[in-house]
Formats: sequence, C-alpha cells, structure tokens
Amino acid sequence: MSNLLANLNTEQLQAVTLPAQHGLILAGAGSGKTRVLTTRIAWLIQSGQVDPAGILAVTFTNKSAKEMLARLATMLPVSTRGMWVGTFHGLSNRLLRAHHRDAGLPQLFQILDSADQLAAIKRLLKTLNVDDEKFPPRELQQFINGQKDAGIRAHAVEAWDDYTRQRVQLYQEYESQCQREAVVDFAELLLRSYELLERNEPLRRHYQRRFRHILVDEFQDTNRLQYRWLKLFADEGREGGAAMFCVGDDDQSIYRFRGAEVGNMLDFEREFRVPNVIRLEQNYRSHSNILDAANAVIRHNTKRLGKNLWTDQGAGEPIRVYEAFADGDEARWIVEEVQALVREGALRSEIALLYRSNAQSRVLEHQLFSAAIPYRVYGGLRFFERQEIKHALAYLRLIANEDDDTSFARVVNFPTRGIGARSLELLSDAARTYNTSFYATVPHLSGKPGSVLAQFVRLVEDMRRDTAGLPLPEVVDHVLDHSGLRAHYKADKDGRERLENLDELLNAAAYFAAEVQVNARTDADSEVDARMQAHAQLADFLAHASLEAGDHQADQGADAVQLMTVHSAKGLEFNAVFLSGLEEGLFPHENSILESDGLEEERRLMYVAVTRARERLYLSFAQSRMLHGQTRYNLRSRFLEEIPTELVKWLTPPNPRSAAGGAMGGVGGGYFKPSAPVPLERAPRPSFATLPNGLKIGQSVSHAKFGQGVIVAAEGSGTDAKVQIKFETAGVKWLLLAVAKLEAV
DNA sequence: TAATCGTTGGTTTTT
DNA sequence: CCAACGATTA
Repeated sequence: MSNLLANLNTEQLQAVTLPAQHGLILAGAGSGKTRVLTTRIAWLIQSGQVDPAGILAVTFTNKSAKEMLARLATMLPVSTRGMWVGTFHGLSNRLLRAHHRDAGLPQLFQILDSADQLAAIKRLLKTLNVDDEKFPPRELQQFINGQKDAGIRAHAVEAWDDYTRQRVQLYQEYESQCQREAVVDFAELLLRSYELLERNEPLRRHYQRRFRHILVDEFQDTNRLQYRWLKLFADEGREGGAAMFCVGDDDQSIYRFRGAEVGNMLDFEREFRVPNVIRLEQNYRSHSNILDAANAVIRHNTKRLGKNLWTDQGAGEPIRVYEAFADGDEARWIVEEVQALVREGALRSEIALLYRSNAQSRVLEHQLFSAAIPYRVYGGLRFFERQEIKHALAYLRLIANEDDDTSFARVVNFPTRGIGARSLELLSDAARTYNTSFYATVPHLSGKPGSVLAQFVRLVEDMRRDTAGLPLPEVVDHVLDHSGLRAHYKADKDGRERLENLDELLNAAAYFAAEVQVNARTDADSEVDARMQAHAQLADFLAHASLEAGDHQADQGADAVQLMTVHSAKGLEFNAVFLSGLEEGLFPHENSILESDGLEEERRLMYVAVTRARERLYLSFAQSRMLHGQTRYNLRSRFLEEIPTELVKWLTPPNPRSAAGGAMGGVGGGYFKPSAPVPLERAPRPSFATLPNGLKIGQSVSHAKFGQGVIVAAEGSGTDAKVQIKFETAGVKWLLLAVAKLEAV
C-alpha cells in the first residue's frame, strides 16, 4: 500500500486518502487527475474500506474508462470484478438491460446513435406529412435532446407559443415511434435509467446500498440530467448514502454548447455540503513559461472557482510567436518548423498541430503532404459510422429486433432489390394504418411491391433462423454473405476498402466475443442464461457498436504528426504544440462573441490549447485567410495580447497593425496603435479589369509548357495574384502570375 | 435506380 | 471554396 501512495504530492495524497465523505477535487491541467482518481479507488479497496462491488466510477468517454481500468489492473492484485466503471451511457445501458422489464423495454432494444436518430426523425416527419422546412430535422433533434438532457418529457415541456407546442407534439410522436420500434437514443439511455431508479424505490435502494463510493471524472462536463442521475445513486447526499468524489476543472469546461453545466460543480459543493475541496495546482507537464501564459490568459475570465498552476520544472523555452501573410504561408512555416524539430530528433507523434475549427486542417494537410511528412488527422468518420459498417449492423439489428424501422429502411434496398421509394411509401402508409412496424406490415401488402418486400422479410427470417445459436463471429460472417453486402462491394470497383472494413467488423465481433468469454468467467455479477446467450450477445455487440463508435483512424502505429481541433486535444499532451489561426473571428470564434459567456468559453479553450504543450509552444496567425471561398483579413487574436511579453519570443517583428483592440501590455504591448492608416480588413480588393502585368480577362496568352490559352478569371493581388487560363490543349488551370511566365499574344 | 446537377451552408463533439 | 444533400433527369 505504501507503494500505492508513493510519489504523490501532499494534495494528491490528501485527495486519495480522503475519508468516506464527499470530495470535490479541482484538478488543473496536468496535475495528475486521472492518477488521483484511480489511486483512490485502489486505495479504498486495498485498505479494505470497500468491496470492489461498492465502487461506481463514471467517465465521459470509453477511452478514459478503459484507461482507468487498465491502470487499476496494474495497481490491484485483485480483479476489478464487480466494479462498475464506465461512461454515463454505458452504465445506463447496463442498467436498462438488466431491468428492461421495469424500464418498459424489450431486452433486445437497439441504441440509436446521432445519425440514426436524425434518420428516425426525418422518417417521422415524412410519415406525419410535416413540412421539414418549417421543422428542420436537425433543429428538432436538438430540441428533443435538449429537453431530455434537462430531464423533461414531452408532456412536461412548458410551451408558450404555437411553434414550441408543435415541436413538443413532434417530440411526443418521436417518443411513440421509438417505443414502437424498441429503439433508444443516447439521451434516452440516461433519462430512462434515471426514471427507472426514481420510480422504482426497491431498485433504487438496492443500488444506493450497493455503491458506497461514486467517483466522477471530468465533472465540469456533466449536464443537468447526468448530475441528477448521480444524485439519485448517491441518495441526494443524505446520511448513509454513497460518498461522491468528483474530479474536474472549471477552467477546462469547453462543452457548454452541448449542455455541459459548470454550475454543477458549485451545486454539488452546496447541495452535498462537501466538506473537502482540494485543489491540485502543481503541474507535472509543462515548463513554467507555458504555464504562466496559460494562467495569464485564464485570469481574464471572471467566472472561476480560482486556481493557479505552478511547476518546479523551470522556465523552459520562450513561447514562439509567428505572424504570416496568409494561411498558406503560415502552414508552410509550421511545416518547416516541424521538419526542423524532426531533424533535431523529435518524434513526429510528439508534435501536435492544433486549430479551432476543422476547416483549418486543409492548408496544413496540403503542406504536410507536399513535404511528405506523415500525419494523422483526428475527427471525421469513425469505424462504426462507416456506410458499409452501418449497413451490416442494420441487418444484424433486424435479426435482433425486427421492429427497428430505421434499420429496415436502411437496408431494404441495399444491395438494390428493386424496392424503390414508391414501394417504401406504400409500406410506410400501410404501417401507419395498421400501426405496426415495417417488418410486420409486409404480409398485409399485395401486388408486386408486396412480393419483393416479402422476399426481403424472408431473407431476414432465413438469416435469423440460420444464425440461431451460432457464435457471434459466425453470425456476422453469415450475414455479410447472405445479405449480399460482400458480393455488392466485391463487384464495386472501389469497394476494396469497404470489403476490408467488413472483414474488420468480423474481427471486432470475434474480439468482442472473446472479451465477453473472459468476463463471463470472472464476472460474478452476471447471471447469463445460456439459452438467451446467442442473440443477447448479438444485442450486446450492437450496443457496443453504438456506444463505442471506434477510433477515427486505423493507422495508429506510425510515427505521424498529430492534427486535431483544440477540443479533441483535451486530455492529451505533446512535447511540441503548434496553435495556428490565432485570429479574431476564428479564435475566439466570431459566433462566440454574441453568445453570453461565449468569450469566456473560448478563453477556456485557449487555456486548454496552451496547456497541452510540455516543452515547446508555437502560436501563429495570418493576416489573410481563405474562408468560405473568400479571402478574409483578420486581426490577431486578443488572447495573444493576454500573454505577458516576457514569456514570448517573436519570430517575426511584432506588428502593431495586426493587433486586436483591447488590453495593452501583452504581446503587442509597447507599440503605439496608429489611428489613421489602413486597417488591414480594408486591404484593396483585387481589380479584375486589369491585372498587374497589364493582362486582362479575355486576353490570349501563351505559356512555355501549356501553350496557347485565354485568361478566363483572376483572383488575389500582389504576389498572390492568380489567373485562370483556358488552354487550347492543356485544359483549364490556375496559375500564379508571379510564377508563371505568360506572354500576351 | 443511378447519375448528374444545383442548392445550401459551413464552430466545437461524445455518447 | 468545397462538401453534402436533395431534386431532377436518363
């Protein structure tokens, strides 16, 4: 045990060994938050204060749940069996499966991910003949999820205007549709399990007695419903309830836009009369120049619980700041700098290129690609979100739950079987009159549509029959073959990658089944009925696929430069970090300036970005940037001005003209702001009539390599000026005037 | 049913 | 500018 607690600092030790009371741990970036959380669990168990089954540990992502379990495994000699560690959604799912009857759900209910939910809403609007211009599906989705995240059912929504009343009605209709189809969306998992425990006292008491310690990671990211969910387990903090141990950092709360309530931290402290509030302020990640910059920036926020990070690692290198003319130049400079770092022996995977919005990755990728530097972009399609995977899963879901109309509609004509929009409309109408699922409605139909649909139903029936009792991987394999998916992609000339992904799905199923085997042997908690096994395991796998969409990209092994948004960088760290696009309107984002407290959230985002760096931090911005097909001229971000001058080393001469208004004394400090001349956003627009070299649109020119052509368009000015030329033989091309040697003909 | 054209909109994201 | 989606057409 002494081993367990070795090398903890005073505050960490205090947090880890807190008595069985509520605790709020304000853990700054890089202060060893995860370590404290896991060590506390290990300590509680090892010191005999609690049985593993008395632990409930909640995280936001599967990744952190896994990491926690992995670390626990190295700390504890006993197995983690009986412990509940997982995401809010994963644990809710577990609860609902175990008590599906009490929750009013069939055992094999399916989980809708966001895309499925959107499809379900679109389908609903169609069947109800609702104008989707008046009720945009996306907005409706947000509305419904927003209500659910606040714990509000359709009947309880306060609607003061007609529009809201109509949306509430659609919310209600959506609910009925989900119930009819035995599907549950993400927000519903939470709400349903919350209501289950709230209404079922014996069950609630059971879990309240069972879990003696509830530990929550990233507490600042909880939404209202999640907080209430936790309170339910903790018996509202009453005497005899579980001890709540919440770890979070209000300064890293960057998900308000999706419902996170930092206020939960204050509410928790107040409502639970938390006797222990501990601040972890020693940072083990970054040199002090970087930390000081982060502290200086976040100090500008008013709504804080208050915290100041420090380190004993020394000042380290200055923060490097670079001003570029255009986004392309900025990217080129970043890539050169990356190359220099790599030459000095840096690992590419230890270099991160961060940006505020995904669109910015394009320029960076372009330059990296030209320089042949391996890179990896985070974000984008994840494994279980791929088209071919979703198709395969839809077949599997139909086997588990034939009432899942979303899945039915998805694959009824994929691969094509001559079932078009016409037949589907017919079916949808009939389903409405009979009030049955698509699947169950098919026998009611006659004629040609009836028979092709019946054939499809027979296909699913056959697959269900033939896979009954088979091990999961064989079920998947069978379905891939008999659904025609494999054949379809084999025939498709660019289907190779999709075929490989389908094989990967097979691997995932095999892996999953093996994992379940292991757990079933060790998990005393599960009482699995062998007869239910086969298809229950299928349902578990499908839930797993929905809840854990898999990684964004497969090639993790390679040593590649890491590209991602600041949001996705949260929780990660790198030796060198490049933060690009530090411009007003971009970061802070223009939309955030209108939102109340939006700027403070942007600043927290900046704080997160800066604290990702261990040794080197580069900040850069460009005077002009291509956005939405237009060149925009931005001032540098106000966040730059918030960093004390002495921490910074300018790689380009500090330019007062690109400084944003506001606080002086930061990076741009000491420079007088000129009153009159040329705000950069008024930079001259390119003239299309006459181009720098005396060329005109419509003019015939000749090019050494491409031959004769006509100028059809022009864009940009100065060294950036480009012309589009339609060549007689070489096609249409964009050429840089400064580079291409053109001769008027 | 597939292919093509035109329109639209374009922070951030996990479950 | 460029991707994604929807509507139209072969």
